[in-house]
Amino acid sequence: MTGSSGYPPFAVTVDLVILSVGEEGLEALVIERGEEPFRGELALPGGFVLEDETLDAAASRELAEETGLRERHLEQLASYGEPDRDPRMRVVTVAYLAMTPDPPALTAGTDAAAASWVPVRSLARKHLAFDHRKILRDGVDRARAKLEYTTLATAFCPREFTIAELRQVYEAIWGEELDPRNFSRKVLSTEGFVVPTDATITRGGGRPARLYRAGPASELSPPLRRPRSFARQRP
Amino acid sequence: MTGSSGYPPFAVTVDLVILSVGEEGLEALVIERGEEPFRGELALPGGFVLEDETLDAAASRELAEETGLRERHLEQLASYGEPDRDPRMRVVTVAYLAMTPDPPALTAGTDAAAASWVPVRSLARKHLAFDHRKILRDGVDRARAKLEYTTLATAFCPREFTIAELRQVYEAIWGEELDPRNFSRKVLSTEGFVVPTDATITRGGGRPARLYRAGPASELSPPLRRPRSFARQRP
DNA sequence: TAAATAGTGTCTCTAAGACACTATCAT
DNA sequence: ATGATAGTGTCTTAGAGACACTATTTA
Repeated sequence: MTGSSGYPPFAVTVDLVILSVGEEGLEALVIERGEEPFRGELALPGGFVLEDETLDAAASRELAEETGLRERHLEQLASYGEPDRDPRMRVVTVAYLAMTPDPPALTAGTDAAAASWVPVRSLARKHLAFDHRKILRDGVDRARAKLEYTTLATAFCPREFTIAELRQVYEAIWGEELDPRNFSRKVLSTEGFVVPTDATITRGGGRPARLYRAGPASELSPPLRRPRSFARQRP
Repeated sequence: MTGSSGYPPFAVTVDLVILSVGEEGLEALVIERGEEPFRGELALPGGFVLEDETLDAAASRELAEETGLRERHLEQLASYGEPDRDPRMRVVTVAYLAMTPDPPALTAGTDAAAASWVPVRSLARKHLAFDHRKILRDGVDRARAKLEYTTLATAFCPREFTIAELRQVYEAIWGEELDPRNFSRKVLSTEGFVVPTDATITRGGGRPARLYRAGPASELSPPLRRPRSFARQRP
């Protein structure tokens, strides 16, 4: 125990890594900060946890406030608490990871003067406020890993989607091309991954594709393994 | 922003799920609390994060303080911040997961009047202070999952170990028997999982077993899959 | 010797990867 | 018709599971 009140006081915030798959591949929602510190720089959306609020509730509230998104998937990512990560005071932030179908229109909130979707590829080279670059990278890594052994990819798809669209989610996040035929076979043979509807849709010429919805399964067993791009030794 | 100082003050603690594999299978280190609240109840070891301390450093310090353990593996697990999880004040705890070879002797610290290793099986039915039951369960779930796709199991083994000992780690944590011969083949054929030494050891009759050390690999690819105990339909 | 544990070889089966082939649309 | 996209079938191969068999110790 230290100090008069028995413990050092902290501020606790939540920060959100919100991902979507758009024209430019995997994109993240970032805001341009309207206040010091880091005014004018890009940052992840987030804010203080309120007095009587659960961490999950704070994340959910920030997600709604800053984007007005209908919530598809929101999970805790990790916590970050370097003593100097915020120049104003000692702050521990609990990062959350959210996914949403094709980048929706944004209802910018008070803090988020300029929220926008930015391709993750281009963010990788840019500077972000605080330690948000690392948080973003951790979020993307988590998403990449979870595609392998969960049905998470459906969270990036609208309510009804084709197998090709689901595959494009994998391809955008993994940055690898997948064989459409083998992918289709794998998805359809994994019970509960997707459930077929009666509808089909034509996206622009070619045989119409059947539409599916997300199924009840949450884990993929056996997993859908990401292609390991090794230079295989050929003796 | 709320309040005069602009944000609600929190206490931040770290709590540790410290696992080991002993006589009774998977065991966790718990302390009997010497103070209110929950005096006399079992709890996970932990404590406040200090003014100028990283979260990782706080976890590392608590691990050393409460157990004197040499650190084999320590990773952040998740954060817990229900408003009422501590009756004294608003506390967010960042839980960490640690593994150590066979339950070592304990150097009880100030707070840890009675630290002891308790089989996880028996803890599953007991009450723990705060929300530590959930934290423990999350830690065990994480460990179970990570055995599949990482070399984490070696963190439960002493510096030199036999394949049979490594297998017993898997069996204790998964609660499933594995075929010794297939397990051996899998481990030895996964490059970098273990590296052989020249030494062998006889554990009590039978052919001597070769001793290995943990190898440089950290991920298992392809994974060592946990047997799914499904009641397979036999038509 | 028997019993115990370590370790190898081999067969089978599942599932992934490669890719030919068929199906159904727009033009 | 042609080209594009959707979807099926088939061959090959990697790797998991089952388990016979060999190796080396203690009792």
